[in-house]
Amino acid sequence: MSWTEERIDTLRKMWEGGQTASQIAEALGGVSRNAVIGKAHRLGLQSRPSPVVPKDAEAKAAPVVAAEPVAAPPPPAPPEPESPPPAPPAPPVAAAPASPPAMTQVSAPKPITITTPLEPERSPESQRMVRSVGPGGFVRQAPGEQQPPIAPAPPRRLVPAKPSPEIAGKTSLLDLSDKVCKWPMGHPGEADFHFCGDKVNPGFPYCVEHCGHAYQAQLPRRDRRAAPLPFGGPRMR
DNA sequence: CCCTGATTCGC
DNA sequence: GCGAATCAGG
Repeated sequence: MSWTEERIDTLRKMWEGGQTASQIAEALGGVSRNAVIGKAHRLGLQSRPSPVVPKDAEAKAAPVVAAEPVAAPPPPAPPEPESPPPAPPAPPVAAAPASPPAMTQVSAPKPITITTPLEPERSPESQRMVRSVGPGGFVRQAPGEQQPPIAPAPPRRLVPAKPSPEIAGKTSLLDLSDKVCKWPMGHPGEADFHFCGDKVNPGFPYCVEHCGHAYQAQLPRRDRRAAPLPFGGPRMR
């Protein structure tokens, strides 16, 4: 199988739609999920959160400041005129969640704004506590006070809303499974593009009727009508 | 075990 | 360019 325009288009749409490589491979047919992943990368499609972290998860941003017992640090090299100096470490209170959001894109982390009763129910003690505000506008922590929970990460990605008037009731990409015919109806990118969705001819990705389109034995002309098709389909045209 | 995506590397 | 093999986390 080759990567035709259409197949690439389908791949791209499904990939961006959040379908897994396996699902895409199955929908396309004739390719492995590895092929799909490989192609997706070659197309420059955006990486998805992989279960596998590349190697060392960066880090070593903040802690450098603290420990430097004896050894005098070498004199700072004269900064290159061209390059901006490294950003200073965050002020103590805005205190860095242990791991910076590795995820790129989607939503920039909002700066934490301090609304006094962050959660009314929790810890009535702290409401009474006097907080002083530092020069930078950050709130000083009382001794022993625990760092408030960091804001939960925003939803990672938005899945394009699938239900559209044109597609209502149709078999969309998200409805594909081993059980239903994956024969495409229309073309990817069109508003009403969908899949056949009938019950598959067992062992095939398509229903019996579409197997008739997909698998056409090349036979000698004189035998065209007689020979039974390998998949047991109804008839040919 | 299954799943996932990333990467490598021979073709 | 392609994708199987391999890796590594969930």
